[in-house]
Amino acid sequence: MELRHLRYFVAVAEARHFTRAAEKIGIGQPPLSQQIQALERELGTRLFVRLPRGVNLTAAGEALFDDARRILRDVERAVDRTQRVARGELGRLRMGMINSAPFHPLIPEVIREFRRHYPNVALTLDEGATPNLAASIRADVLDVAFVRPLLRTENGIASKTLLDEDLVVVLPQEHPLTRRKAVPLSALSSEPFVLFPRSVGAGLHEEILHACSSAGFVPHVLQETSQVTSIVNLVAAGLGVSLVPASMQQMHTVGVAYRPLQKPAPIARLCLIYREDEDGSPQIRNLLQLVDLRRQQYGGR
Amino acid sequence: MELRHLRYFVAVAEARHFTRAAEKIGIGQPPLSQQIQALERELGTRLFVRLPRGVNLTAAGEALFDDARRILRDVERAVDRTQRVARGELGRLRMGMINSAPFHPLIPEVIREFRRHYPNVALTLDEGATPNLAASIRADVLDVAFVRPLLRTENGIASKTLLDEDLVVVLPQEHPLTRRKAVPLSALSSEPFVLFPRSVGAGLHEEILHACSSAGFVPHVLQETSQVTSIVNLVAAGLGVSLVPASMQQMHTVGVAYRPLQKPAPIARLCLIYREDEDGSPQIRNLLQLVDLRRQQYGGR
DNA sequence: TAAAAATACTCCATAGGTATTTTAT
DNA sequence: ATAAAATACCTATGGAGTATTTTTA
Repeated sequence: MELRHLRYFVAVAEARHFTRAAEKIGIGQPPLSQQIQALERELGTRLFVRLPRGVNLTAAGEALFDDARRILRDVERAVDRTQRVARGELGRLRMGMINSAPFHPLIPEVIREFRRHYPNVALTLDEGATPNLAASIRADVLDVAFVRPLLRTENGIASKTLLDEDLVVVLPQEHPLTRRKAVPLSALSSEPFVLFPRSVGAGLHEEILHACSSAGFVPHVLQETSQVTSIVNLVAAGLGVSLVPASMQQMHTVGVAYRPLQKPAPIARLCLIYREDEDGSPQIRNLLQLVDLRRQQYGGR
Repeated sequence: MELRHLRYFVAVAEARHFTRAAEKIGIGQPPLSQQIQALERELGTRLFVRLPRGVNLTAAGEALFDDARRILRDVERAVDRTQRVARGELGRLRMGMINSAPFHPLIPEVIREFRRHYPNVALTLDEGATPNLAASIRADVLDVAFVRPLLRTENGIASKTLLDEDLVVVLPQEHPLTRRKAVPLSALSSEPFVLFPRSVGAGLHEEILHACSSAGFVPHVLQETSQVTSIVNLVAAGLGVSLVPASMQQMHTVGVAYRPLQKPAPIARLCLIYREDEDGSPQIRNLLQLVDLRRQQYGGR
């Protein structure tokens, strides 16, 4: 049996007339008769009582009528749903981000826009460190994540660079360097540092170590913590200094001062990662499109 | 779109492999690829991500997968339901009968048999006078009815004679005629009669009047009532005598005696009526078949 | 390099068209 | 007698087969 049979059957059942049903469908009466006969043969029962003026439904036809209409409606609904999902209007997007991401105005703005454009997409948000987020994506627990650059190009994960921002120095409020407009990196050579643990292994950590090494010193790490917000809080408590992305200045913590580094400052790069084989995922495509529209205003590259 | 597309799609989605799916379906891999491509073209979206070893579902494909399987299952269910209805295993049978019908053992027996053979047919029972039952059938309120013969062949109603039974005399217990083995009809010529009102107009009434007239008298109707059970009760109350089908002797009412008439006795005929255009109704066919099997033992004709 | 899907083509089954007959009132 | 469905026959679309090429990990 094919949907054609059900479509023709419903047309005849509605018109109670082969000729008129055939006109409505847009075929001739003989092929319609043949298709109905084929359906009746397959079902092993008459569906219509042929009368001299039109037809009536048999009990079997009456039974099939309801089911056939429901099935045809379901097919239409399935097509529509599939197309909605394809356009990204329906579905889900499991998003992850690093601790510092929401401080850059691009991120909350993009999320707001996405919710506005695709209200029927179930959006979930999770925070984590870059390597954990990458693992979650590989394990199909997350669909996308805003992260710092991955150390090595991970297999099966696509990465798109969103923007670069300067790192700034975070100092305790009463630190003498706060008097400077811009701090040379070398001025921090003997300061105690609050940094990520090496184990977290994010690209940002590498960038900081590399910048210090270029400035001629190895930072003396006194305290480790894996969340940027904690770094700022530990600096506020006077446990050392650190380097954080400029957008962290949005975090107005008592006892902390931010100062730009002298140019050229090391940069923090923000990326969007997702499973490579989901390149065609409409949600990810739509998200990337919104990001592209917005990030120009924030000096993205 | 045709069911073929959904069947093929589900096969590929389950096998995650075109070649293996094609084998399972029993066609070659190239036509399967073509059909899936046609489906993707119609939906305007890819359903599978082609990988070097097999395929994966896209989000759209995932969405369609569930719907497609449900639709195919629904089609199977619809076919099955239709065939069950055609075989008379499913559906309903709205049955009517005259007041006296359940006293003939054939009727309850047939109903029991029908329920046993077709437990999934919703059977409803209604009592009424023959002309009312005929009207209900014409109005499609009832499907079949056990009735006395219709006076004129009503248009659009088919009638099948089930059986003839003798009429017997119903007398008050203390009536002198109860001493007779068999009562000649003429002995009732001066007795007050309890009969159906003329307005009910059933064939049985005509039969009684005709028999009396052959015996040389017009019955003196003292009391009228349209239900046979009421006739018996009125006779028990001493309001007169009457003629009822022999099977009414099943009704053992205190104060009443039944006596056969001398041969040849007038007969009461029982018929089954149904809408002519529902000749093919499986329920009616099945019911007629059961009746035919049973009625031989009761001298049916 | 190898497995698998896509493409190119060929064939034929059958959906659909045209003309006519049969059917039932 | 008439409306309508069935039948007969023809046409051509497209589903499926065979052979081959392309793709990508």
